Amino acid sequence: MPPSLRNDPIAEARRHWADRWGEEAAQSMAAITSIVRAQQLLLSRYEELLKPFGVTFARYELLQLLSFTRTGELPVGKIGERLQVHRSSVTNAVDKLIAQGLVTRRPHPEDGRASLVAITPEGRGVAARATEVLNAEEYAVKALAPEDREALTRILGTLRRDAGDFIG
Amino acid sequence: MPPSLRNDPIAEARRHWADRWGEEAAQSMAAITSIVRAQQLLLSRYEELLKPFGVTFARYELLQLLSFTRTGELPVGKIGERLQVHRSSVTNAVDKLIAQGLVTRRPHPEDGRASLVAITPEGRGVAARATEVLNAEEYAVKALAPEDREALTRILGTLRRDAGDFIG
DNA sequence: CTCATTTCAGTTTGACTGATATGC
DNA sequence: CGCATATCAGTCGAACTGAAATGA
Repeated sequence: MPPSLRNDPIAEARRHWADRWGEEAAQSMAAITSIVRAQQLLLSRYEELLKPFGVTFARYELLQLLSFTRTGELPVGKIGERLQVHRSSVTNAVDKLIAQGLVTRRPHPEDGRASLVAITPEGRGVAARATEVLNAEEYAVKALAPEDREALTRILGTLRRDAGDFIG
Repeated sequence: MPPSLRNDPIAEARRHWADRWGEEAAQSMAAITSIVRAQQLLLSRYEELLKPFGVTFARYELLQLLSFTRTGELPVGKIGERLQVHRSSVTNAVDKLIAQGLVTRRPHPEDGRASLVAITPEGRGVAARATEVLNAEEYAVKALAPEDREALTRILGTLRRDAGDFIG
């Protein structure tokens, strides 16, 4: 973790922004840079917590996604769609997870073009223990009031829908 | 942009999460993945908008930071501190901006160890025009109610402070 | 001398594009 | 045949680490 700054840099930048581009633009800018910065902080912390398990956040998300499915397996394309990343990125991540013994790849029984990626018992174990650690962490979001956490999810949900993340 | 999903994947994951780890963990998870996903959407859109200017969002931030200073220049260390990235990442970004003629690097007149990075008139031009484009974009955050934008900034400010981003 | 500042070389990671193989 | 699916090779951007150079 880098050292803390004395004053909130976003509040400071917001003043400059308002001077030059007006209040509305400054308000949007403040919201956006807050999102970018919060994500940066959370992710770097989570990567740190996941290190002992040998997985990155991206790979943890993949494991978690598989563990949520009924059969524990999904084709590559579906994974990419859900995690919103390119197929080839999925292929790449899966290669690494296979090398770790956390998932397997097998041909799709009904569609010869497709591969099914399945989570292994080891993968389930890692996902479960990693989740325990992430949940137990008294960090950032847990310091927020429950109603603030809900507001965050609701407002960002609106943003995501408007950005085309899902239909709702 | 990838195609929209039919249902909100975060709302869906939240149900699985609640089943297995309880409501509080699910609430935190929903908030965190919302932040991660919103940032992903915003950033990819902004990278797209910045492409015609030949800068990435990271380099745009650097230009914007310099343009906000009184003299238009800062030492590398200060830039890293403000943008919360490693010094060597700043060196790298500055190299690219110099190649584009958007900043210059000169020895610090009072401290022989330090370099001052200064924004050029071309850099100011790019920063100003890029900002116009980002502001004009009817996108995501602009679709939020003003009070929601404020709430977002406030709540994420609390999160950032608790995560040690600044002292306040 | 120690400490601070920056650069440089090399690594890691994630995501992309474009080409190719395979099968629907 | 056209279209879909996945892999592979290669590229790019951003960040890091650790070592070296320079100067306070």
